[in-house]
Amino acid sequence: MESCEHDKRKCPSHLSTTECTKQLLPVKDALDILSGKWKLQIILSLTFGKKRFKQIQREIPGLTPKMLSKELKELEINELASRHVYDTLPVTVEYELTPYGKTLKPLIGELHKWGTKHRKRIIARG
Amino acid sequence: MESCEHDKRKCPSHLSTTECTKQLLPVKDALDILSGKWKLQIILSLTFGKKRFKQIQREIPGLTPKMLSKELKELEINELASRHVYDTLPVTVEYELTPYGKTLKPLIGELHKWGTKHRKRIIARG
DNA sequence: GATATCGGTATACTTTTGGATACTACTATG
DNA sequence: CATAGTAGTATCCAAAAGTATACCGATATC
Repeated sequence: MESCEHDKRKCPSHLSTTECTKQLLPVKDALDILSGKWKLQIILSLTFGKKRFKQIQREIPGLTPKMLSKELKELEINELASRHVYDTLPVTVEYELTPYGKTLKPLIGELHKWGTKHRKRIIARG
Repeated sequence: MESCEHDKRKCPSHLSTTECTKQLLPVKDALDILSGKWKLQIILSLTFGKKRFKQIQREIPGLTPKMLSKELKELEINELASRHVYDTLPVTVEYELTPYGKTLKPLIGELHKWGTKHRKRIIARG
């Protein structure tokens, strides 16, 4: 009962295990630099335009300076955001999305779209 | 609260802080149930069709049964996936996306698309 | 003179995540 | 009889993520 039958049940979409794993690789790579509680929120904030450190922190409730600092460094390392220091007093530091970071806009757009529907759903249910 | 000048610098895209925060809410809600290392990978795996526990584990390298079990429970709680037990020997358990879970497909699609480009980029750079 | 703002850092802590290994009861295969 | 696969759970531990709070030197504001 379980031999040929069985294999079909294991991967009903006619993809083999290794093919499925291969499909997962790009998603894993993306998640490696995007996952976590704050990164995509910060990126969304920056899609509205360049922002200063405290301004980002003010916009994202619960985000501590320590986490923001850490996340911004990682975004810089991955070339998604850039940091600009201006010689004012007190010093002005602005962050903005790099052109590469801007390629995330469609993804962020989908996330926002799905999130909006999901939010309605969970609010409706309490 | 503060001067006009100041407000412009703080939010260059003419969105106020509270407006930015409001835009962030749906994204935060989405991330609450999707963020983490495994959840979106599991969902992607299930977009190919219903899968059994061990099959999912086999497809996602590094995923331990403990984590998979935990993540699947959370997906169930959030009504993104469903669990079906069949009375075979040994027992057969299948997981599949709920209709609500399937609404994530466009998002997963964008993630896969961006991830594919990103993967090329990081492989090219070593 | 006290307070607030700027862009962070320092320290200490808790929670979550992840990892390794072993184990269950049962069956099918070799 | 030994091994492997089924769907997980149990235990212990390490590492990462996140939280809370305080602090810095500067300047601008009340």
